[in-house]
Amino acid sequence: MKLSNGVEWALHCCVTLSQAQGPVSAQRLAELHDIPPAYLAKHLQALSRAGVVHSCQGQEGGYVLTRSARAISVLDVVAVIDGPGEFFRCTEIRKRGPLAASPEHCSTRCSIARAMATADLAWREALANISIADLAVNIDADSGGTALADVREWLKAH
Amino acid sequence: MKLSNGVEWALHCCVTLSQAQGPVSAQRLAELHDIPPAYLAKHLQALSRAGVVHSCQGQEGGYVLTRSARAISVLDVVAVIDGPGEFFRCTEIRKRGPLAASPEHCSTRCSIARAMATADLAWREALANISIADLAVNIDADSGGTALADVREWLKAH
DNA sequence: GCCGAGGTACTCGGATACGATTTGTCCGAGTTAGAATGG
DNA sequence: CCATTCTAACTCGGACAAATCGTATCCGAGTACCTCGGC
Repeated sequence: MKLSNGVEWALHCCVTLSQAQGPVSAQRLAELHDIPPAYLAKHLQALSRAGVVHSCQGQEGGYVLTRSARAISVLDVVAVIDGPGEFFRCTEIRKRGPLAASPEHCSTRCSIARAMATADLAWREALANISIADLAVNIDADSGGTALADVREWLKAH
Repeated sequence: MKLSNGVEWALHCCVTLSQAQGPVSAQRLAELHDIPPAYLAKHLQALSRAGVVHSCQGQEGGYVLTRSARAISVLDVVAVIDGPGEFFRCTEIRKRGPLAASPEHCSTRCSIARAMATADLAWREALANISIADLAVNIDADSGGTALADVREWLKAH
């Protein structure tokens, strides 16, 4: 099991958008990160459908965050790109085979599914506690406080 | 992103093996759960390579847990079937593009990778805290205290 | 009756096809900015 | 000089292939049990 590669791209793009003043096109975002423009566009469309970003058409169009970077969690982005479903899909094999559980005992989810769901929840909570704004702050700190300013400058220059 | 279907099978099989006295063949395990025998064998082989179960060849051969069910965590099994790697694979796109980060600022992992790693750890800790023995107890409780005894009886009868 | 050799049936193990999901790409519909034109 | 119209370029959006990974299957290598023969 592995996360889609687009998750990384989408998170970086959201951080970039949080530093932009106006719309930024998929073309620019792809150029800035040196990634396939068409495929990135596909993921941005998904973010648009989910209401994380808003798309502006036209000559000076592009994408804009629909709300503050502090109000967008990493989980929001991951859930859009990777799908909202849980990792584990219970196929209810306890109901199959010669020792199939009787339906009356299947009112609750099987204990294996419960265990996996618990872990799933822990993962989601960890991601929900981190916002795009947090990521931006950390990226800036790692770079010595120049990264975000460089991005803002680059966006204006282009 | 989704977990391999074999994870569910492997966990059920480990619970079953925890109730067995001697070796149980892949054929029997597949029959008991009504799943493809050959494909299940593939996963059991992986568990054998990882040292979770021990394989016994010969006419009365099969698989046996290498240690107590209480000493085998759900994470052990999941890591074998699904691979030990983390969900998120950082491709270091911060080093690409016109605003590539200078190598001196890349001594630490990128903040996005750190955020994802934190969530990954939370997930793994949750799974590490649950043992195969715990699953067995819960399954038995769900069934009203008959499931494990039925499994033991079925294993002896065949 | 006991021991040993041989055969047999069962097991695991890796190498081999198939299908689905993810990845990657393309072109068309729609919209906005700017230029050209007329008043 | 200003309003209007038109063109044109740029944008997003969904529809269309290729590659990779998960799924499923098969047959060969090896081993323990059972049978059979000899002592």
